[in-house]
Amino acid sequence: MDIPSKYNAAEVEDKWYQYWMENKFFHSEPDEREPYTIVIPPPNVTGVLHMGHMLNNTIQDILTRRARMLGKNACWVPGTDHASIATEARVVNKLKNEGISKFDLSREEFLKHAWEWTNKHGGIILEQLKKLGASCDWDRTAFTMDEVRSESVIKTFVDLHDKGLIYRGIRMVNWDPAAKTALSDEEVIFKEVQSKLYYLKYQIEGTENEFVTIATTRPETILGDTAVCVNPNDARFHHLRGKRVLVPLINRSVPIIEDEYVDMEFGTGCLKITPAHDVNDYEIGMRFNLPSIDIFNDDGTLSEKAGLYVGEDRFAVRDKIMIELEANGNVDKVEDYTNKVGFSERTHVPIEPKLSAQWFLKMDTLIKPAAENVANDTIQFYPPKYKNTYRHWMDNIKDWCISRQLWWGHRIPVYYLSDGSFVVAESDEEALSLAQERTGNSKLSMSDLRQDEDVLDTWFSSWLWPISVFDGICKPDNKEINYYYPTNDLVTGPDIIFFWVARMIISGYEYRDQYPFKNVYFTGMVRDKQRRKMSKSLGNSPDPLDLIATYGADGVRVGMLLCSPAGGDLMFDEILPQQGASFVTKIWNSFRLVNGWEVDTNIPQPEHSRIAISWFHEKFSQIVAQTDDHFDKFRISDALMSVYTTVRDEFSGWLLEMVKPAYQQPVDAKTYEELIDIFDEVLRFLHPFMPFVSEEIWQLLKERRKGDSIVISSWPKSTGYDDTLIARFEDVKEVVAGLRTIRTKNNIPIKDQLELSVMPGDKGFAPEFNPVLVKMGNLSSLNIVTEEVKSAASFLVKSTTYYVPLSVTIDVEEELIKLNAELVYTNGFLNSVLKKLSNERFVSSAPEAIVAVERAKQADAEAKIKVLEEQIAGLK
RNA sequence: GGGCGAUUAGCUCAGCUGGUUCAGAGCAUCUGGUUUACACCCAGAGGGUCGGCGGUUCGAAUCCGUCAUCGCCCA
Repeated sequence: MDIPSKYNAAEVEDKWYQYWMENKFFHSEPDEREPYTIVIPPPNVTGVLHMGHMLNNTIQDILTRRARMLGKNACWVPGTDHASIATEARVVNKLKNEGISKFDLSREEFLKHAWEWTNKHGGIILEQLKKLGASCDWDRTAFTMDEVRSESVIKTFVDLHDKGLIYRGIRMVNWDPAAKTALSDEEVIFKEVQSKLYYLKYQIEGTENEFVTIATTRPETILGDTAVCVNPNDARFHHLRGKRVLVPLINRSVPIIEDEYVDMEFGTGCLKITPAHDVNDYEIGMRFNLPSIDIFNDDGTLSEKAGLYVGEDRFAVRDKIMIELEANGNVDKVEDYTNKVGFSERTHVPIEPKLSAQWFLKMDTLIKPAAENVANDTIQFYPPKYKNTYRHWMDNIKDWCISRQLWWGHRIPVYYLSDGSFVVAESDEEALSLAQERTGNSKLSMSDLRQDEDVLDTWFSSWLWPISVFDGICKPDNKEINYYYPTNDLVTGPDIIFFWVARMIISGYEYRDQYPFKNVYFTGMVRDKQRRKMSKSLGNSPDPLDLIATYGADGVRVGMLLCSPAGGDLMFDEILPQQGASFVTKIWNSFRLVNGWEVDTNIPQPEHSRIAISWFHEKFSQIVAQTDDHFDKFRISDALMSVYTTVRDEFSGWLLEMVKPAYQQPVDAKTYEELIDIFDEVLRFLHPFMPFVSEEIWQLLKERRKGDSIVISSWPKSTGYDDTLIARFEDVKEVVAGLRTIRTKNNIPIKDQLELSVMPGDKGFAPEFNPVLVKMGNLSSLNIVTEEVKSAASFLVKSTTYYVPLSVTIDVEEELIKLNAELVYTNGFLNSVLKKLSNERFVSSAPEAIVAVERAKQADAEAKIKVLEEQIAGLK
């Protein structure tokens, strides 16, 4: 068969992906087989593929492809989420560039733009995943805002509300002044910032010149102060009990209160209290019944209530107010200070703690089964350390703020009546009839109802994902949800353990009374060589599609995984996909070698080939068993490593070299056929990791039926293996290595034949492999001797001595040095063993097997010492 | 400040229930090799008091304590 000498990844990959799609190999329908299900962590609908996705989806694809080859009905469900804040921000930005303000548009008009944007940019990422080789069931592609998913979300909201778990409350929330929405605690990122600690003097009411000094990082918030607080144990302030102070500039009189919350050591020990703009102050405010003065507008500018700087930005005001305070004599000092400030995960602006009315989901009882079933390992985390993180979150659970002041998302199905009361319903019609019922007023019309303007947190739709992709919320007893749920594995990053993983587990138990997935595999973060996160602003992230174009999808997949332990970060470097691509070439060349052989049906199978093939069967069976074990433990990179070394070393390096016919000689038919079968098996072993090159060669290897594919072939099965045989062959490899060393040292070309004499010891000689040894060592003869061979280069394998007679004189000095060094080492080793064995307590308390091993070590060492001593004596 | 985790070769990491799979892998480095599938390759080599100190044990990279350094999460 004529095949190109260079493998063309791009061409091959496009060809086979198309073939797989045409033949619907990735599509799954419920049947009698065992299901294997993965749901994709839905990427943002308008996002593009980044390195994290590459790693994550490569792992999912490997798991899915292997499961499919194990005969399971594999179903990997793809999809995207609507990413409320991120998408809305991008649409707002786009409109802004066109000179349109979101606030000039109606909700409907805005949503039209948002859908346009989504339809235009949405799903690009899914197309990119195809380039990677992802074997998703594309017919099932879901979107968190499509019909089924939206219905599921609304239904869930109504259900939870009816169960009394959703409530409206005024709370201090994390306000994002750029997006003008509340955020959940999980969406706030705390960062250390260099700021200042301002010491401000508040005049004591009724005095001329008496002040207390407070320390604050946010002088602009003094306009909202409603108290000054000290620790009741702080004697420095006892004289101020019952007094009041005047807030600078506005001269508001506020009380001095005492609360143990105040840290006496920090600042001046005197704290200003701004209940509307600080969580802790808010709590103190509640205790002391203080008024809350909200001095900020939703966009972070100062409100009418501030009295000063109305309409100006909070940070501009910080500078301005300091100048004024200085002029007014209220500034004691300013110090440099490092503190942690919360930033919006999406818009990156500092969060403003703000009191507002939001919808909350009560979590305390809801989480119980979710907490228990991770604690008791019903659901397993890989690596398991994340169990602790999870438990800690569960133990400190707070109610979930699920409303967002946005338009892009699922609109909250709450309908207010004119009297301020509300009904919750899945549709306008239902809401109306409910409202009519409630009020007893059958004349009530839709125009009397006003639906809540806000939408739900995106995670409030993705937490249903494993259920809603099978329509299990709306149709809880449908065939698909019953078949595919619970799913098997979830592959995701630890950064969304609370956002998503925990909440899916919660909803799984609430709505299916069952876990959503059995295993959670947490991937690490992809970083650059210098351990920096990959980010757009640093520009240190390669474009995944460029990488695929350069190294091929197989190469990139292998490169990503070679060095990616579960949960451990991956330091990405372009040498990784390069190594992957080289590996692809290696396999390709192995195929070219075999493919190029001429087959002669008339020659018998040489003994060395027969032995080599039977050895490989054992070895391969062992490696498959080890690899299966790696998979069971989710050690995906270890699994890949065993595939990698097997193909490179055992298959290409040993097996092919052993059965390879002499130059321009044909191969016997038996060997060829057996080898093709082995190659077939090796390719199937490779396929989950490198789907494309394995398919290409698999198709070229044999005549295949139309519509056949390695995708639907079977994963190699370990059928047990002979440890002893494998170990004895390892000795043979060592002998071959010894011969190679002799050749190198003595400049003997490979094509020159060697004579080999063997003086067998107890171990280190496996005569059944002699034909292999003859071939691999290129020996002209192999004889067994009982005495040392003079003027020969020699080496030891265990207690067997191998001699290669040489015409050139060997360097006696050097040989003696080498032998003596080995003798010293072996004697030392023997001593340590003897020391152990002479220790009565060891012999009596260690398990018998361990003692036996030590005795075997002793015997081996003694045998080796004997041989060494003989050799040394012979040389002298 | 609270919690979790890590520290093993130059780098990235394995190392399970304490003992022959115990000091390992891949990469990197060094040496040698190219007419006979593959230099995107092959054959070899070097490199580590397993973070420090104590303890338990016949025996510790492994278990316990403690200190140091780093990372992550939460406040």
